[in-house]
Amino acid sequence: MHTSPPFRRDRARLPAAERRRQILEMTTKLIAERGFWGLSMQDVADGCGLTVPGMLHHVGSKDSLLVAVLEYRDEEDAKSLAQKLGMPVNQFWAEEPARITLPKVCSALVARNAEQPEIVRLFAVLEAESLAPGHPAHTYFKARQRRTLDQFTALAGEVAGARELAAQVVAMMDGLQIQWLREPETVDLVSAWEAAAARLFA
Amino acid sequence: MHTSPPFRRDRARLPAAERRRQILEMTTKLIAERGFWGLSMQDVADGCGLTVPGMLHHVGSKDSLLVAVLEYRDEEDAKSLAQKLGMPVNQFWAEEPARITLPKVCSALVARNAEQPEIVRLFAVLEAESLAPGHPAHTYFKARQRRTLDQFTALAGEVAGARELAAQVVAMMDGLQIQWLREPETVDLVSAWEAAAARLFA
DNA sequence: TCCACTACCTAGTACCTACTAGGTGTTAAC
DNA sequence: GTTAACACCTAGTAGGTACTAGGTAGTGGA
Repeated sequence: MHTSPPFRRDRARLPAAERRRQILEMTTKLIAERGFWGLSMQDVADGCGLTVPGMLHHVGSKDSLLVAVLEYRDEEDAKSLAQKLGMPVNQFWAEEPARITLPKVCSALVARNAEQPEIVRLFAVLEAESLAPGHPAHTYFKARQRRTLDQFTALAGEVAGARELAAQVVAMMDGLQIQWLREPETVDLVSAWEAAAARLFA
Repeated sequence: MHTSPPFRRDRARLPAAERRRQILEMTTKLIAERGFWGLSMQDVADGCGLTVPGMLHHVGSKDSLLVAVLEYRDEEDAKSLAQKLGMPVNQFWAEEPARITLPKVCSALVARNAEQPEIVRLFAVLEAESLAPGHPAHTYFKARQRRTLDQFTALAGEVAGARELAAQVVAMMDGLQIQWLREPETVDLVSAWEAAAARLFA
């Protein structure tokens, strides 16, 4: 008997770019829930209405999928941040001092993050997971931390202890985000940050 | 010809308490590397020189193993902290105001944490992973965050904005710990904290 | 010395894991 | 209309997952 439907004609056949984007969005959501170690290709494929090999056709492997997600997020975030600050991408880090200040960048960043808890969670989970040397995003996050600290230090200006301040600012943002994600009804990220900024930049 | 050695006589046969302790230590280490979702009972068993069922005999299931690890760590840490502050366990949170201050408790906590990067990483990873509602430690960490905030708020004294300060202190500690774990050679946790404390408690 | 207890075992279940090989049918350029 | 590229498929591999049922041998007390 075994009436096997050999092909599913009802499936939407998307152009590669679009399908890839869908896969990246889906993966973002799933990693935010389960981390990279808990991510299953099956779940990603199901979420996109594909089979696993059908999806692997677009991303190659689990590791390269992770890298793709991180790059994709960085691009999106850079775009959004540049727009929020009203300047072209990849220019505001290199501005002459005081044209744009650390507090302003932080406010823009926090405002952006407050809009996308899913993505903040993705980074929170991966940031912790990737502390282990064997993690596929280990070097990515190490580089990212360095870059962020450098950029923030530059923005802090010529003050003594600029790097120290930068580190504290980064730490505070990360920490408050965790508290916010754990109790979104109780904690308001933006106002929690404003209060913290007032103390940090006093 | 299938010469099955029916039993391994060379294995150390440990008393339950001791074996359980060994399992908890091993699990701590593995979760710190891979998270709970990435933890495999096989690896835990291997690390203890047991078979998987042999180990399940002591802990029941994966979920209950996680709970056991968290409870075990909390106990150990409470003991150590009490000792560092020179008072019996579970008393310093209930002290009359000003007998013991928030900065002092923080310094003791940071000093303790600086000694055990593995455990700090365990908590960092689980703290992020457990943000997802389905995670077996989700409610545990929610309760823990509340408890910590309450305790810190009480320690902060009668100041206006005590809770705000408490939240910022917790956030800063968490954030600095991540930076430290990512670059242990570059970042010194204790001095990074002292610098941050100077600004926070100014 | 016997016996209950206990620490740990083997064997097996039912299922999930990422990934590959080698297709099939659809689409778009020529 | 033909053909090449493309999106996606089925089937299979080799291995891992947590967990259970039902044992066996070492151990401490009577």
